Amino acid sequence: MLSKKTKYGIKALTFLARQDTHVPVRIATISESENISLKFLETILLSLRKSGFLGSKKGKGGGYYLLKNPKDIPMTEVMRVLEGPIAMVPCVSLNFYEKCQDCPDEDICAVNKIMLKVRDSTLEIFRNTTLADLSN
Amino acid sequence: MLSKKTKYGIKALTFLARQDTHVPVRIATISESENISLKFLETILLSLRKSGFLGSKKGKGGGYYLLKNPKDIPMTEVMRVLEGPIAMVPCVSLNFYEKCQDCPDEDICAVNKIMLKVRDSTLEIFRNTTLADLSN
DNA sequence: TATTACCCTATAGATTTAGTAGGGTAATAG
DNA sequence: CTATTACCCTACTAAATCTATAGGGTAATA
Repeated sequence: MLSKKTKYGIKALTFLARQDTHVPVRIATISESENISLKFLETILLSLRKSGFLGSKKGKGGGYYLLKNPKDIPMTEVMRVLEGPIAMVPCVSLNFYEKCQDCPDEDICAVNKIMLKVRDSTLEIFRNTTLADLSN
Repeated sequence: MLSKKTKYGIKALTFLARQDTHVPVRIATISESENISLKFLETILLSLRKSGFLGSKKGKGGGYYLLKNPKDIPMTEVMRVLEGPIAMVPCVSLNFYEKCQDCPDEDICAVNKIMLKVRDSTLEIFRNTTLADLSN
């Protein structure tokens, strides 16, 4: 299951993608439009800024804005920052790989086998979908 | 992320799929072979029996066994019983559908849009993979 | 009749999730 | 200069979920 953090994060990003670039949008504006708790959204946008997706401006007329063109932001990047691994098990994760404690040989593991397929197909979708695709 | 319950459940099912049908296998045997806590596995196998995948036999020479031919058990069924919804958000789930509280219109929701694609591709893999495919 | 091995309920520690609380600080408008 | 705006940051917490463990009960078999 997708966490609310990721869900809200994607919603906020697409909201920003629909605005003119570099025009700051207040957290409160996004919060109200998308029905997201203001304080929770605050921490989400903060993490998106720290990971390089967003810029921010303080004071009156301030807010958050996208740093890149939406069509240059693939969903793989968004998902990895917000949700973490795309794979359903760590042993098939590209960016968050971890060996299973119980499994002596990944090559003959049934779970590994099928989850690798799932990861590949999911990854292909996220790779070929950008923020621009979602904001239309 | 896949729960350990699902992971262990799949491992146990594939283990049973490799045996001759209707030959009971002790929980302890599976537990030792697959490095799964015996007590935890017990509850998992119990739920698999209750959902119609497994039969069981008590007493000496007893254990669990598959009720159907592995090639007639698609992974969609296994996943839904063990893990629950296949979709990453309830609003795109076929069997566990739920409307989002925050989202006024699913048709224009960015999250809904992309997660629908992910669900479709994941579903296709699970539909076309049976327990027999995993146990080879 | 002793043993085996599944059956069942309850509980509990650890972790993650989904926020909330409460103030701090930089920037801007006037 | 100063009041206001709106982001910045840390810490905390209630609730849910996960991952088991505990402790026996019962049916079947040899």
